[in-house]
Amino acid sequence: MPPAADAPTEADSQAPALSEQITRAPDDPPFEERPRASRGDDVPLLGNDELARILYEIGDMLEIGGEVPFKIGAYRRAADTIAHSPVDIAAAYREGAVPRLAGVGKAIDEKLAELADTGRLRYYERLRQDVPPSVVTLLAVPGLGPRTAGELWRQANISSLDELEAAASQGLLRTLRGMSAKTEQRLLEALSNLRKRPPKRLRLGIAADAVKRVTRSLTSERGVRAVIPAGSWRRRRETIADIDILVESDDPAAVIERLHGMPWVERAGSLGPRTGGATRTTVQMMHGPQIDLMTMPAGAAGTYLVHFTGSAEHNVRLREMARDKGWSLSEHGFTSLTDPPDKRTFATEEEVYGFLGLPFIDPALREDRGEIEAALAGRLPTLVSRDDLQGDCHTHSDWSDGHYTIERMAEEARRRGLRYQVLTDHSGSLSIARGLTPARVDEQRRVVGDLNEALAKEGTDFRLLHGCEMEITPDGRLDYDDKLLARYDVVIASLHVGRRQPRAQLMARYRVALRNKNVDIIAHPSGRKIGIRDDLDLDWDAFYREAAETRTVLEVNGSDERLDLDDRRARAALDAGNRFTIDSDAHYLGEFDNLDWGVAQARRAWLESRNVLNTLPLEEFLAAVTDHA
DNA sequence: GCCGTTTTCGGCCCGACTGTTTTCAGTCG
Repeated sequence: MPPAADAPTEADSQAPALSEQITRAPDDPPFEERPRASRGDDVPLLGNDELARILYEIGDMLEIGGEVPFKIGAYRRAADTIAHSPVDIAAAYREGAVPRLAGVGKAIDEKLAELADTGRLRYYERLRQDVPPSVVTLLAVPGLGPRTAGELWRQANISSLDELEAAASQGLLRTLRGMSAKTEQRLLEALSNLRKRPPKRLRLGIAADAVKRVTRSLTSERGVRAVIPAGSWRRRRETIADIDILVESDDPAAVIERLHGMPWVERAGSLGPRTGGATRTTVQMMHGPQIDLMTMPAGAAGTYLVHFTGSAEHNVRLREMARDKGWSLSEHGFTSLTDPPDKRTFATEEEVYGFLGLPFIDPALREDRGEIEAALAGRLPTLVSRDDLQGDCHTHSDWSDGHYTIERMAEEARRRGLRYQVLTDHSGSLSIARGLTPARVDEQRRVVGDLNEALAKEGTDFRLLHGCEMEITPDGRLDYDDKLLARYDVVIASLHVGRRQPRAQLMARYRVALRNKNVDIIAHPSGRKIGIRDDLDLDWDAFYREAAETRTVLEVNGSDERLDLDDRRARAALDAGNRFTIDSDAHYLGEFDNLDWGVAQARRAWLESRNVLNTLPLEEFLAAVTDHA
């Protein structure tokens, strides 16, 4: 979310709370009064995603229509703000309590009000009459941008992917200005790729494998001084589109040639300019993602790293700061705006940030969500790290739907340096996951007890805790009675069935768990699986509030297909005063890796170790996690 | 279209690569 201009300045807390960044300052005059409509009450409320999509589409249509770039950019900036806002924007408009939204001025404000009140936007509908929506779909073709889409539509009346394909294969496009037979071929290829392989984002675990392979291959090459994965992978976004690799080398052309020759390369992209030395290239990995490789001159890596790590929004802020100081910033370095221009390059990112008057900002924070303001105020968080974790509070065994014995999982947890592990097999009603009956629970407790005894005899201080992942049933009950629940060391509650219930019902179910004194942690609160299952429809603010009030801990589930809470929600929950655990939800030995992904999302949410209970030593952890109303 | 105590008007982030333009526009990240 783009930050507000009036970030707090008192050095009383680590970071400006998200709510502070978006709340209109008291002396900031409201936009002129607009009628607040009860007429809106029977109109379905548009979500932030829908509002943002409409604004993005307005941007696309304006661009196809040849509108001035800054107007187009204004709609997209406003769309970004809304897409990233933790506040339910349409609801806020209806209630007349509109937060300050960066990039939303008078004109877009009025359009948002109309959308909130009526669910429609006349301006948008007019535009759609001028520019058919199907023309916008042409933009999905890689290499085909808005200008060309507009020309195709105006000159050749092409307004859909099918029409584009037909025209290109009949050789009709080459008659248009700026088009050739080669362009037609390129478009046909792009269309075919688009149909074959819709752009798919990688889960972190899969991206990690690809990163490892590329890095290992290139590191051993001659003349390579460093190989550094950058881009959204380095920021550990929850999914990765393609993998950006930076290589520090004195001989970029040789590096590129070597990459093209790797056995795992399915298709090599551009070879760079025909004259002069190529500095970057793209390859398609066999059964894997696209790799974008950029080379950088030795000793000047700082600005390259910053530039190619991003995010784009963060970089924009840095370049604006540079310009305010009289410098232009690009990947190559700083160029002064004086005549003659002066040039500065730096070996490290620390020096680049330092030149702008900023402390080093961790890649996990580089999203323009207040990190620049926090850095300027000296209030960047000290982010939690994997080494801080002493325990894992969510793991399974073959007693329910895990795939390894209790003993084997515990051994693996210990091998990975954990001091304690909570075994949390599923409760009875989740029969698909072979949930435990009360009798089996007692039996399992004895097994855990025996194992701990054996570990103590060996003199190890690792401890296995007995817990369960307790199902919150569709009719709002907990699987086990309080007497049984009270005997567990730790109880985590979650919800796997009846996911489509209306919001009020889902909230009521969660409330049962939050208000039960035996429930310590809510596991994967949103219930999503990335790209597979949508989020539960919850009143999130109320959820965070009640969890904070009852001191029920919220999980950051590290499974790379869950990452739940996600970074934004965990940040909002942090601002609401919540406490967290970061867990693997391991069903296999290898899934203890999930702790890495969980920590990564927690860092993106600005969490510090003091916010995460399983960074505490065992006794303190147990005292803290069970300390609730 | 948005924004601002060095501006209510005049700015708005930057460069590589591609294709076909013989000097640059479009696309992408």
